[in-house]
Amino acid sequence: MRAKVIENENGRRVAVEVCTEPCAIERGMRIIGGKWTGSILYHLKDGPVRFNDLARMVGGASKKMITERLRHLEDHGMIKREVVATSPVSVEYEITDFGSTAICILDELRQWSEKVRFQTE
Amino acid sequence: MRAKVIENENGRRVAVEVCTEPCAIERGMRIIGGKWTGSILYHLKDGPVRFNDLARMVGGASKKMITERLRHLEDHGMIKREVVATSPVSVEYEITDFGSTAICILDELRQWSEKVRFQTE
DNA sequence: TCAACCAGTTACCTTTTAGTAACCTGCTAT
DNA sequence: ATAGCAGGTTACTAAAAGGTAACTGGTTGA
Repeated sequence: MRAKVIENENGRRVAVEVCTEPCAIERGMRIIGGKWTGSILYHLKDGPVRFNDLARMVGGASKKMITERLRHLEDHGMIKREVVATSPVSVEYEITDFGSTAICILDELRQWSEKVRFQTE
Repeated sequence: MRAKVIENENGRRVAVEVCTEPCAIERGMRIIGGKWTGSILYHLKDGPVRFNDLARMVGGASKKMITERLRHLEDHGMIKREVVATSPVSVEYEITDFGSTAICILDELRQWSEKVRFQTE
């Protein structure tokens, strides 16, 4: 991520220390940047939440989206799914230690967004 | 963003202080979370960069993508475009003060991604 | 018995995204 | 003259995303 462009001995402009295909920021965005992904993860920060409750909390996202994003977050080890033996059975999603390491990023993003909205509306 | 689910007087589960459609995190992601967007913005943090140089620096993104994302960032007031009277003319993209307020988020994301890669590879 | 809740799944369809490759005008150095 | 650079644009295509609505199968309370 310290990419820069210099001229070589032939006077041609070439990039050095270029971003290797998806760079760090791009890779990070592909983990927590998908539609609803960050929002869902953020809603788990204070403790386990059940599937339908999550769907109720994240306005605008369909159950299908919620399911997809939860699987994605699970695949990346950021949350864990646990079936609770209530009846009818309920399913709780809980953030993992690793997942928690992303919360500070999301929290900064949230603060920034709220400030932006305040400035522009 | 303090959404929670409670039971009402009829024993029904309802969400209170629900996320209004795209919540803060979702809105933020739609500004800086698009493919290549964060990466491009981040590459402007140390000073103005010319179009083709940017294309050289951000590996994997086509010129079309670069153009689109630059327009998007410009529309959101995060960068400004300036034509420099060299010959042939060059075009420089420079981060604005507002754009700079997002850099810390991207920098945290970058650090996080690099740590993740270190842990998992 | 009926409706509602649980946690999803499925089918279907439309829209969006993203990539390639060619092309453009104007300029300059060989 | 012709090849290269600058900063893009255009057309075409393939793939992915994302939304709706219906449906599942088991459970439970009225």
